Amino acid sequence: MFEALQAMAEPTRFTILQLVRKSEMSAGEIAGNFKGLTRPAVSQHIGVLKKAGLLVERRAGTSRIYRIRPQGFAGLKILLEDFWDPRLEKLKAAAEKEEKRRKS
Amino acid sequence: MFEALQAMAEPTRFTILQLVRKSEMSAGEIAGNFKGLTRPAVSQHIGVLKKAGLLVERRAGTSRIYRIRPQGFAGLKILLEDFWDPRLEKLKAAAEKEEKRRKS
DNA sequence: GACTTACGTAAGTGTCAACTTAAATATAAG
DNA sequence: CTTATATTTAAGTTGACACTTACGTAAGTC
Repeated sequence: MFEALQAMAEPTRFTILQLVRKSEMSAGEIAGNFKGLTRPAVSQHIGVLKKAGLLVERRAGTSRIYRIRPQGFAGLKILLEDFWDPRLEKLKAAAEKEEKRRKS
Repeated sequence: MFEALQAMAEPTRFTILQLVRKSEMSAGEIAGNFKGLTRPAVSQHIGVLKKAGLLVERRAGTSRIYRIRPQGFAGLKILLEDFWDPRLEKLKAAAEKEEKRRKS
């Protein structure tokens, strides 16, 4: 979970995520978007993202196609919510309590 | 915004954020929670978090007291939601359909 | 089998950031 | 002004990691 946070907090890797977010892409297509960076370098970054659970791989012929793995971001979202405005949290909690009470 | 992401993606700094989240703390109190780490080291981390907009400082006598700055996390939340978009779900579904078709 | 395409992996290197110790700064109190 | 306390800033060291080039691997084509 923290591994995912570390993985995406690197400029090249973050760019990869933004690219793949729009539509799944092959490793070669991803690497094509980076000039001044070799293909192995990009491949290594993809490996980190995959290990962190932010990307999934699928093979098609000699190509490997990657897409976002939304579940990998779910945990991060929860992690961040802990730092959200306490006043909002209280409001939210109160609203949910109210909701429960109303249902019973 | 990305600076904030990088700032919190470091174990010591993330721990600092978790500590201060509960209640504001002085630099000394924060440093007291880390054994095997000098005060200057912690101070430098605090500096990074402050610069990234995740902490705010307030002075009281010789002490400097820090607390979370929720606005600093707001942008990050939005950033993450870009990867948790309903459109992604559609993409995933389409990809799975494609996968099935390819296999048959 | 030989070749090509599309990748990943291995091994080595250079840079940067997380640390250290030492010195500086700010506020308070005698 | 001197001393004490709380903390940052300066300067220098070192290990991790983002790169490179070279090699390995897997699938497709002739």
